[in-house]
Amino acid sequence: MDSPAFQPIQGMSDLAAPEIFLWQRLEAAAREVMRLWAFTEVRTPALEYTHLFTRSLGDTTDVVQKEMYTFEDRGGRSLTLRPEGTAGVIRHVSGLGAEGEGARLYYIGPMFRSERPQAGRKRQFHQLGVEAFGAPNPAADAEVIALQLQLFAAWGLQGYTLDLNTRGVPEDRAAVTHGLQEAARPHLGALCEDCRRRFETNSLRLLDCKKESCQQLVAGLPPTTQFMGEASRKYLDDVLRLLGQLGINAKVNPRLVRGLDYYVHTVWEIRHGALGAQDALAGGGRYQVALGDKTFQGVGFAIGLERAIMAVQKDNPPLAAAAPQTVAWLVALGDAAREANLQLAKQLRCAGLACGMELGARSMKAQMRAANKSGARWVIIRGENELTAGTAALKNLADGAQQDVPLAELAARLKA
RNA sequence: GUGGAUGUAGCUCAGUUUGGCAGAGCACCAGGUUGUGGCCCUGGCUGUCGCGGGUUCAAAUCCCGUCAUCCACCCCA
Repeated sequence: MDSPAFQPIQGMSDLAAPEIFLWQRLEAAAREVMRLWAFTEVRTPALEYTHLFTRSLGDTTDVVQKEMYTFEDRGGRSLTLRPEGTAGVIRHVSGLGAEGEGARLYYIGPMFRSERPQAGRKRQFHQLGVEAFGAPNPAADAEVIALQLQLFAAWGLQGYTLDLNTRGVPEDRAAVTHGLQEAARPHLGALCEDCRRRFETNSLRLLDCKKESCQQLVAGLPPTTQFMGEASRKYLDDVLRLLGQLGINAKVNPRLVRGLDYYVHTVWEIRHGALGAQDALAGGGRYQVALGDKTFQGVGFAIGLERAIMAVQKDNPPLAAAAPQTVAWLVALGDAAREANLQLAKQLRCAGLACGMELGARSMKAQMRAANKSGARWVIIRGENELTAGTAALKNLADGAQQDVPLAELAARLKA
């Protein structure tokens, strides 16, 4: 293989044909859904000042502590390749002033996390995300969740599950932590090593330990909503009620935990069976982020596109297999015909017909083979005879039928 | 960051146990047909055996290191 210097960086890879066709199709379908739901695209820089992420994500989170690509620029300022999209969008909205209130934005682009790669996990990966700004309002949460499910419908996804939970309001947090710790304390000895550490550092994390022994203990703990105020419980109930009116049957998973500090109220996660151990296809939630002297509130989600691609390949194979095709392939015999075909191909392309042709002087057999491989429906053959007559031999590759067609009629015949 | 598996032609992989000429299928190219694809037949091209070092008369094969990929942990999308 190549020497190391010419390999991509670990966990980063090229996206090319044929998978790129599926990427393009998913993105095109998503943009159309976004238009219908009245969200507009924003493209923020991949590189931001480090403190944007430490401040918004919370500097005790794993993402900030262990996974960021951080380095200094020539002026000694600390920069970070964005590990997620929300912080940059909030920074963007913060610059809009009053115009940014109620902004409805989406983004598609690469994110960077320095984790050990595995199935469904790259160091450069891609997310499609949505952010709807505004004060907490269950209708906004329900609308954004409905939008997300609409995207999955547009992609033909079926094999996913939606889990919903609430983080409550920031004022609930101390009570939740305290309540969980008191409830778990009698079982400390039976918990796994990781969970005994989590008990101190991040007790919410006890809830989603993968070990079965821990899960059984956790199942006996009271739901976190029990430690929250009445307003937080009502907010969750309202979101569920509105989702029901939209025909969405969400189930509350009291053990669902989201990793980032900025979440308040509704959080949710979508998992898919085709994804291996990293089965989270998407995550979302309502957030509250203080930037400067202003607090930004909104609700949004992010979909992992590499994982969405895997899921579509499983749930919707026809969409995953489809490739763009040329309409016609031009075959030339002799230099004069080849030059004439270059002009003809330009005319047909300007008329909206996708054409391919061989630019070198290859045998007719080789050109026909290339035509066949291209998947074109038609072959346009021209040699001395056709040049003199002002015609082209038009052959249908499916049934082999062939006839001479005047050049003036060619485009119309190809469109038929 | 931790653990396991794997790296041989463009692709999928044999060959490694027991050191002895670098292999197959697919793909690609050409011919079989002086202007006709697919199917078929014939022929042909393709290699830093991931990289670096060591052992040996001799290394794809054994040893050490390193890089990468895959899978899992952790964590997340």
